[in-house]
Amino acid sequence: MMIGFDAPDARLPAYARLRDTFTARIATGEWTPDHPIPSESRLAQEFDVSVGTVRKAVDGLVEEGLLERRQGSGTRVRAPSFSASLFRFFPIRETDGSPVSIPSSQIILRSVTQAPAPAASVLDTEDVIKIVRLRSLSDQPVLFEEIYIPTERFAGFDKLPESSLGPLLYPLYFEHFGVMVKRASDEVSFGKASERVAQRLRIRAGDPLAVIERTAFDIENRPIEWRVASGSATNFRYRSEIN
Amino acid sequence: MMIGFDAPDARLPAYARLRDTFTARIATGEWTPDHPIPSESRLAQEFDVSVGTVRKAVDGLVEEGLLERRQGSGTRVRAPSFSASLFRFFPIRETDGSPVSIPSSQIILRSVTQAPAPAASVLDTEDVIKIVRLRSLSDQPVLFEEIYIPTERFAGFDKLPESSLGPLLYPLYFEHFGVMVKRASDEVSFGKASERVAQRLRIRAGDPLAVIERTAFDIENRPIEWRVASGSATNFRYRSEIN
DNA sequence: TAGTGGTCTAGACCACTGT
DNA sequence: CAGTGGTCTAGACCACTAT
Repeated sequence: MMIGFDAPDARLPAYARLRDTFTARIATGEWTPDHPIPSESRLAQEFDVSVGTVRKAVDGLVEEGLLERRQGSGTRVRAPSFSASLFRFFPIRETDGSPVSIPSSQIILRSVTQAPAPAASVLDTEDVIKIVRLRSLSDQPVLFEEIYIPTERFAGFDKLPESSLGPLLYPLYFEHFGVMVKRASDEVSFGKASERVAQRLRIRAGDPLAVIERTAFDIENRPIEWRVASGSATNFRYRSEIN
Repeated sequence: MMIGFDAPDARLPAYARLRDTFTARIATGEWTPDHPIPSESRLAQEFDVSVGTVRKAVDGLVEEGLLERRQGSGTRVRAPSFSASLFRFFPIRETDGSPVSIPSSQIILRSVTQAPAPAASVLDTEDVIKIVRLRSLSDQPVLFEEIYIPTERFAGFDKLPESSLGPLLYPLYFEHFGVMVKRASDEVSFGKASERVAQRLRIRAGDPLAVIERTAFDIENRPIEWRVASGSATNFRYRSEIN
């Protein structure tokens, strides 16, 4: 009997240690969405456990959305579906309920700076890169965002060439820094537009503002981003599923 | 080999048919939170399958939150934790982020009526009971709610004695009508207070208003409630977890 | 057709709760 | 202590996919 595979995490059950080992392989890029991972029977051999135990470990990761099975074909790392992630992570709809198209994105600023209090407290560091961004729908600005990511995990983000910056940030995090957003926590509130924000959004200072504060977490549940997004409260819709 | 237990739902795998059978036992009240359900080995005997298959069925229901296991003690129907459900289903916080205490609840009206368009479309019937409710925190009104439930499933709700109406509706649904809320979908938007709503909330007509529209679903994913809740947008916080 | 995941079995031993 | 769920095994056969 094998005792600890890679990470001898205490005396957890075999399937749990396996699951952690697999997670590490995904996180380090040893397993990628390009190829199926080894078959369950192969993994059972490699780790000297029964197929059932491998299955239970894989089950957990499928549950978490990190892997996906295809009967007959194999099990793969799930490619983050970033086209869908806009809705997952910014479920704003038109007033009539129809999904909104992906807003275009204009990056106004990227700089290494000191985190404001809420970001520092959430990210547990003051050493951050700040991104300021304006998102628009058919040339109409809809969302003004200030985003903070820890320099430690995203060193050099401020120096990425403009050309590599698409309309979505989470794919960038993944492609350039191997950081995959797994979940996020949003907090919606209402306020009034400051002069500075109002100008960007082309509304008037004092106009009602919808504010979404978000903390995003990676696969290992570490906070990796804090952002505050503001948009005109008029026509604002925020959708949320509760289970 | 047994072919179909209770509900011969096509030719589903055994564990899936078992899971449905178990769900039915919960829904009909045959299994209650009072006593543990039969042990896995007993169920395996009863349905003439292996323990592993029973386990897989139970796993699914535990996953869904309908059952809970206790090692050594047994598996039980999960008593809906209604104290927690306020946060699950109305995750409003104080501005400082601390959880809010359960608001008191004053029912203003209960009556059989015709559903307004959005409720009728969601509930798929115009035959509803309307509940109007004011929720307050230390005598300060915070939320004005109009709630619609189908008469078909909640016949007699309007005639329940006042004394049996607690501060939370979902426990009532469960206790008196056997309807368990399993998930809900919220939509947050922004508006202005009408004269009528403003009076109830003790704010001024035209003041900024946060509006939450919710559709709640039962175990079988049928819509069972549509409500619209309004509160002053000032100090409003809505929290949402995205996975 | 060979190889994959999907289902299922009939056991085993362990960890825990209750009496 | 007997009984429960928790873990794990070493198979079997089926359904599906790719070649």
